Amino acid sequence: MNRVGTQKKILDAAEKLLAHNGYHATTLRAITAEAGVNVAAVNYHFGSKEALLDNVIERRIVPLNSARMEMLESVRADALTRGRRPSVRDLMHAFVAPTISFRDSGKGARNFIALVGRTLGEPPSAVQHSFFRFMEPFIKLMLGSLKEALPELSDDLLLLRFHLSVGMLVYTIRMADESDILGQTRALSDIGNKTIGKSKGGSGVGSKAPAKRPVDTANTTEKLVDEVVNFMTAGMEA
Amino acid sequence: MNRVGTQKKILDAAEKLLAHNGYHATTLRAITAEAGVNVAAVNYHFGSKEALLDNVIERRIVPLNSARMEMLESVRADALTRGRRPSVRDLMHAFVAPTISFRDSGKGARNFIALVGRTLGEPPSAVQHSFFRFMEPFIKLMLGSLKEALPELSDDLLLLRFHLSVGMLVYTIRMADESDILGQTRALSDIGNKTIGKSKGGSGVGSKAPAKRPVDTANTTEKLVDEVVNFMTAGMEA
DNA sequence: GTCTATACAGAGATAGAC
DNA sequence: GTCTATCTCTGTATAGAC
Repeated sequence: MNRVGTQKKILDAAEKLLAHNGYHATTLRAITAEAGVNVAAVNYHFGSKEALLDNVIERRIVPLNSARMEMLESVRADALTRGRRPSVRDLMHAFVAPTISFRDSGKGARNFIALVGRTLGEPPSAVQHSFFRFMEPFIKLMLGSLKEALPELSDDLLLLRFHLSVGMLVYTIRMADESDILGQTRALSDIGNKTIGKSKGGSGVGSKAPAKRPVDTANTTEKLVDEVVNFMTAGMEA
Repeated sequence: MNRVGTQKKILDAAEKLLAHNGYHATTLRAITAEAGVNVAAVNYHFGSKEALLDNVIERRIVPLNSARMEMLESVRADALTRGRRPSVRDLMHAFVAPTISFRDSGKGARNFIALVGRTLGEPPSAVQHSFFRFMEPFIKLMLGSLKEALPELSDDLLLLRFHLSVGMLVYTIRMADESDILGQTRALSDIGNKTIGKSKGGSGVGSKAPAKRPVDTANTTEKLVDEVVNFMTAGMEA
């Protein structure tokens, strides 16, 4: 077996299992069994379980960040040719759209996004460091652009609001998770707003409760992006 | 040792260690050593490590939820006496203020909030279930009130925006964490906006970079609450 | 070089002595 | 109620087969 082949098998298996169960709940033995390799292969090829996680993330985050960076630079270039500064809305869109589009671009990507949503809130925190190391150029350019678009905001306030936006986006992509928090509050809201049902469905049969419908996939990817961008833009400009 | 005394010692030790290291990185042996009891005491008194986590959370979440519920009902009552509906701002304030105030109300509380911020994104997901079970009455009343305040919004959109707000708040309270993500982007922003420094500090000496200042504690608790509420309100009403 | 088999320390859990 | 002994399973390290 050649080197890259084995590594890819391990990475794929790890991405899948880590996304579903989180870091600590996923054992190396489960990963290596799924990949069809020996237990020691992980330590041989990657050095440690944590280094494996790092490699899983790196493999996807690089192209994702390229997409974000491209869109941000495109927004800036477009504004420049019109002799204007990019709008807050366009900037936030360059942040949100590539992320959510990437999430919805395939099963491996969706696994990966779920993994990121989990891992970011979970030790080992070294992952967070490497994660933000990859994002550094984008965040720098983003904050600089936002500062131009919102010159009246103090540095502290701009940074706080940007972080609130990051929190929103992290939470949004976590909606992809099957063990998600959304389903539970959806059930709650269906109970809480029991009077609304009548005006919605129209007359006649088939007015059953659409119980299992997840919040985000109820709309298309584009509509979700638009709604998140709407919220962020309003908050940034508040 | 009497029963409750031992349990309280274990709960205190667990809260402290879990908040700092997360669930899986904290061993029962470390907890029982800190509490000064035997390793088996946890399994005897609580049944399992996960059940211990559940008890740690329950002990704090009940009074916190009472505070939130009280403020929400107070807001609704106040509006009622004036013959009006509660504003979106007042509703979001009843959500945010007790949470952040509680976080800043003492060391144990701060530990707990850091713990919640960690645990919510981390398996075992059973914790999430019990967490939302406690929050259910509040969320139901909150969503109902928001629906009254924003009747033009569809159910889906209202729920999505409320979830984005929850994501923001979760992220906000995680700023309490010493291993937080904010410090890193603060450093980035200090680099990115290097031109601003001049207009800020004034002339002469002492214009060193205020490197270690965390984002949230730069302002008072009240200011942080106000800023988060501002952002949420703008987003909800977008 | 690539991989397997295996040993090892430390984890959570549990049964039973006290 | 408390503690000791012990069980299984984890991540990791290493020796050696191919």
